[in-house]
Amino acid sequence: MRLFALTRPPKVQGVDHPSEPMSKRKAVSIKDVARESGSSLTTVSLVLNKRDRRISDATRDRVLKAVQRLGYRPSRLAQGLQSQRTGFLAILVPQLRHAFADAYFGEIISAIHDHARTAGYKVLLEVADQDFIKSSQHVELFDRHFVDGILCLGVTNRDTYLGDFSEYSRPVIVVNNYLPGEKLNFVRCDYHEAGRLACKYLLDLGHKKIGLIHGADEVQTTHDLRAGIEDALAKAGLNLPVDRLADGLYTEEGGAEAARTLLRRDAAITAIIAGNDKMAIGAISGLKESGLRVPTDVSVVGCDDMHQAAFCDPPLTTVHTPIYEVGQRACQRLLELIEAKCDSVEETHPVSMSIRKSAAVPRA
Amino acid sequence: MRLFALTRPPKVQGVDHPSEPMSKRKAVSIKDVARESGSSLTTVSLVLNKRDRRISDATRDRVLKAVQRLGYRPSRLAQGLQSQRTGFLAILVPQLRHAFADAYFGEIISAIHDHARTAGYKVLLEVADQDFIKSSQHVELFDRHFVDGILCLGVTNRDTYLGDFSEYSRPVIVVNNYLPGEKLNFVRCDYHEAGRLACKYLLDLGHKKIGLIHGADEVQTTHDLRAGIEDALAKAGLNLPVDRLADGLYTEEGGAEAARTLLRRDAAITAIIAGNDKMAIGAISGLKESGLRVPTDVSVVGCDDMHQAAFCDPPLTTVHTPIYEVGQRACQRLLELIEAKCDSVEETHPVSMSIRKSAAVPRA
DNA sequence: CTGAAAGCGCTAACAC
DNA sequence: GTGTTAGCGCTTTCAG
Repeated sequence: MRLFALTRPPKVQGVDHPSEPMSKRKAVSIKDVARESGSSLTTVSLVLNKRDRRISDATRDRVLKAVQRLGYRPSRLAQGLQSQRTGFLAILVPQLRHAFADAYFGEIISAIHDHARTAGYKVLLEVADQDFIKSSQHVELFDRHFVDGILCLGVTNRDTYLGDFSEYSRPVIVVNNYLPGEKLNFVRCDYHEAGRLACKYLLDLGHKKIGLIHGADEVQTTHDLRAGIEDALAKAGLNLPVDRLADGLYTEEGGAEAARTLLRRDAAITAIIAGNDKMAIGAISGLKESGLRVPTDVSVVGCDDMHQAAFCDPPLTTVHTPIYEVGQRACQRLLELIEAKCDSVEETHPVSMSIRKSAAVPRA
Repeated sequence: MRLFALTRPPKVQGVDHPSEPMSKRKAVSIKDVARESGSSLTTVSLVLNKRDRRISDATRDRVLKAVQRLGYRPSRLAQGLQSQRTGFLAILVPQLRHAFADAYFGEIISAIHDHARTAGYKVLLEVADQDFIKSSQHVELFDRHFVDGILCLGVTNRDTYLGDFSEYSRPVIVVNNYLPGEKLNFVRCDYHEAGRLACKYLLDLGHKKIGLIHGADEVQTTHDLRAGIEDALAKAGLNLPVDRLADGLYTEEGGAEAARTLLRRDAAITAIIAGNDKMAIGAISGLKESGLRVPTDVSVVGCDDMHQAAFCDPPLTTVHTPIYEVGQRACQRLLELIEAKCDSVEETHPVSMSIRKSAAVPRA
């Protein structure tokens, strides 16, 4: 099967170097363009950077023609050396099983990549694991002129390495999280509001005993979500006792286990909020396995509104957190920091309910 | 909540620039080290690159101390300009919904990243969509000295842009696929053998009517897998009629739909092979929804052996394709190509059966 | 309107 | 053993 010829028509090959491989494109520099167009380096550079309209149309034309003919493209390396800018951004993701195969991180990475590209930046991937930090590779990113700015994903309040960046004049931004009390740039969703909305939705349906499957304690959003839930409960004269809390480990399996734990502790629970959709979906399957119906016996509300949420059974009622937008925006604001268009970023985006079928009025 | 102070203890601040931000680390160059250590640029460079043992121990010591004291790290930009190497690799992934959130690509990307890091290379992410190719950004990767080599994921025989690379002397490698008839470097799994193994396993169990849920036609592995299945069938005096083929679109939903289609066309089918685990898992859920039991009524065999395969219900019997190893190996071989340690790569890795619970003897 | 020349930070011949 | 110097490819004063 050969649908097309990938290789180009062979070029005429010089006979003087018969042992050479097929003529490969050799790097063409600004010098070649200058020679070819019969002008100087300066002129070529000036034309290309549209720096100056002092160049005569005739000259510009000659230069551009030469550029075209030679297929010249300026070396980013050389430009970077000059400008002290690389045009690269780094995305730091935490170490976890297949960090790059996670839907949550994947969506943010896509968002960042998409925005970076439209702005002419390239994106570098780094896993911020122990090794990486210990060998100071995170600060090397700046010191060795690898990147102009860094986006940190999946940040926890254990990530002390973030402090190292404060010595640098290049910007760093935390994506969809923040560290209270620290002056770090961030763009995030409002997880406090997410908790409040989810809880209020369930309260309005008539639920009184609500459990929470939460994420890791060292992640600030875990606390925000819980605080939002407690606020909503308090307003209704209720509270969230510790035996209605279970850690779902951010995974489906963990969510399933946590749901069973919650109902084992207190069979009167009629609704569960999960810190993310993965755990919510896990919870649903865990409840089903225990012979409980969702939402007839127990309502489940997630948080994320990931793609899968609409396709599970029952379709998941969840809090929509605009993470794609947050990712894009984080990238955009980082570029503003890089280009000195602003000097700090603290942005919190609103969330909303995505109402589907997994939550309903409580059983009688 | 403030578990630790991220910001460093404030430095003593000069009073002469009261409006300046806190003293930031300013770039330290090789010159500074030379001055600080009272030696020349060359000496510093020589010491750092361990190029020469001609340097006296005393001098080396002085230089290294200065490096330490100043926290000097060589600029990769300048080094690159000199060496014409950037130390970057690009990963080209196809455009698909959240390319970075796909478990298959995610695993390969992780593998590449992990190997690249141990070898001192950094990894750049690019989505090879229409825009990207049309604006020639793929060739810019080389022309503008962005990267030393490129790894292509999710390649199809429609990807004519691969031909553009043949003009360049920098290496490109196709990961877990290949284009027959083209001389492109590749590292891949043996999908022909995968098909053969899966089919033989089912034949040995006693199945005679076997359906195939396949992936996209423009992907070579689709053809290989099918050919492997047909080989195994032929050896048993059987064949694969077209009505036992259905496209599963590489998704769960597609797999579910395809499974139902196959059984609607021919209710006598007792086993289904799917081109990947996603479709296999979809097929299982599609069959279940149709009231069929897996494997009692219909056996299902996948291909990939992704993490999830062990955790679905029933646990998926599948062909284990060592994609993490393939990713690592592809990166490793690409580096060899870059470093001119070899000049072409064509590697096919063996696969094996991962036997779990989704396939059994056919119903009576 | 255009060109010569300095310099970005580094490496490597080549001299001393 | 160590320093001087040229040059990687580009941008940008500064002359003309």
